[in-house]
Amino acid sequence: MSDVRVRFAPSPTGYLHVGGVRTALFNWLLARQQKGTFILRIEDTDQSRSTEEAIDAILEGMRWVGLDWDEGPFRQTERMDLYRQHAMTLLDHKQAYWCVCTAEELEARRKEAQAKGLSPTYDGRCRARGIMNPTGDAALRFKAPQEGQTVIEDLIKGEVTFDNSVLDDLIILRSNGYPTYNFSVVVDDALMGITHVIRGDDHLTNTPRQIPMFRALGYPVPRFGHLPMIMGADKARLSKRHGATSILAYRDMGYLPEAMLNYLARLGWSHGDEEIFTVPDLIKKFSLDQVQKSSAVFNPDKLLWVNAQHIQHGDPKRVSRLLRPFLDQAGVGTTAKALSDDWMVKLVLALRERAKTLADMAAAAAPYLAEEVTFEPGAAEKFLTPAIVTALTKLADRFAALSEFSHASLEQAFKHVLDEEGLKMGQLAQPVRVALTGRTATPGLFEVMELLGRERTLARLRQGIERAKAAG
RNA sequence: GUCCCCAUCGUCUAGUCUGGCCUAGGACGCUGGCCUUUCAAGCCGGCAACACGGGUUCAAAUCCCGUUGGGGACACCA
Repeated sequence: MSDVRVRFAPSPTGYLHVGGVRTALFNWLLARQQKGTFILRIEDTDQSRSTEEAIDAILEGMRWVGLDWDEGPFRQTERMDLYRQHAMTLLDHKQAYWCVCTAEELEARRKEAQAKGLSPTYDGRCRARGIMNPTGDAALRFKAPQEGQTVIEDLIKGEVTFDNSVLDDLIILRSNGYPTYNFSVVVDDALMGITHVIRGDDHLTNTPRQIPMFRALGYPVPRFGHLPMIMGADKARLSKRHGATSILAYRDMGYLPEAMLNYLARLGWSHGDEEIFTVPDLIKKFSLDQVQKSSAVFNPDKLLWVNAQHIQHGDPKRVSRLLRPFLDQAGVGTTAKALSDDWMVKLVLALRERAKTLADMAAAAAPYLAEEVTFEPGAAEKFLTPAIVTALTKLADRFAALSEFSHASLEQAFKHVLDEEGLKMGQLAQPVRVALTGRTATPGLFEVMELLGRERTLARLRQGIERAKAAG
């Protein structure tokens, strides 16, 4: 185990979204590659916005994509004493002070400043008051440095310099006794021994506010790396407006977790011209050096393609296992339960080239699971006609006489009928396909027959013949 | 408004640090064809980009400055 310690620290104010997963992924990848420690911390200090449901959704999402954590999940609301203790230390050392300005006053001043075109920062009016024992509601503010510069050696962006004059005195303890974000992160990152803070670049301007707090508290300052944001097609920050943003929605649509991770990794990171990575690949090849500095647009089309690649090249056993719940959803689950793993693997092998999601695959699987054939509109009318009855009948008879119902023997029998009837493959294949599946687009015919088995193949063929006769 | 970040095909990106091998490569999508029992998959081809303007240099997508554009931050949210 190396000394690399990283964390993912979401706030439970909503579901786990795609951007959050990518941040978690990059941290996790770093930890797994360096044999370090990945910590999950729930930042729930906003009483009014945090919910238990959101925490559950975050944990469920993390588990679904397979980003397992080594420590935690910690909840900041269970660590209140720590923040208060540290806040008091700062107060004792005169690095923090009580502020009795009310939220309403501050809001009013902010608006006024903004209207005048000034910076909407706190003017520091309580700084010099030296209030020791506030009577009413009071918040604790951190004395930010006002001179000099804070320089960040960002792992991704490079050197970033801020003039400390842009800093104001941040509230670290609310009047309700809860710490604010910028303070609780510092205390936790310090106490948890975080070595690398890898987070979204929306936090870049928080960094010069946090560094002085580490110093004031006497803790070492971790390394920082700020990841570019993920945008929607309109270049605006990814949000509900851009469709599915909850990671679990992708699970429900039939995406593979490894495909999701593959796609997300490629959003902002690259390894030469490679596109498809397994999770172990990512762990081996990931590097902060190859992370992009600029934001990336989330492209659902490419995600779909990546998913198709993983369905197509992934372990068919695994795919079939993931497919089962989708068969349930498609209403053919009861049949599926009774099916052997071997048969399921055959099914996946037959369908995987034409399925981009597990939901697609489940829909394509229906003809092999349902009792009755459901004809797609127009298919029977077009292909099951009197003209094909003779050939179809001969085929059924030959199939019935087969000692072995296998791909090779079926194909041989099929060719015989073709010869006898003077037909081309396509002329007979489509009617058979429709008779067997009700559809005009399916896997190869002989795979279909193997999947169906002798009984169902013959039964459906004969039903098809009757239907073709009746069409006359 | 102030501060910070960013800038290669529509999108994701290689190339930028360590200028020349770049008449800018790959991928998604779109598109033409091949293969073919359907549909896919696969294979071959096409369209398509260094934001702009100044420098520096024998030479700039690559270095510097500016402009423009995009994004982020400026809460008793995280």
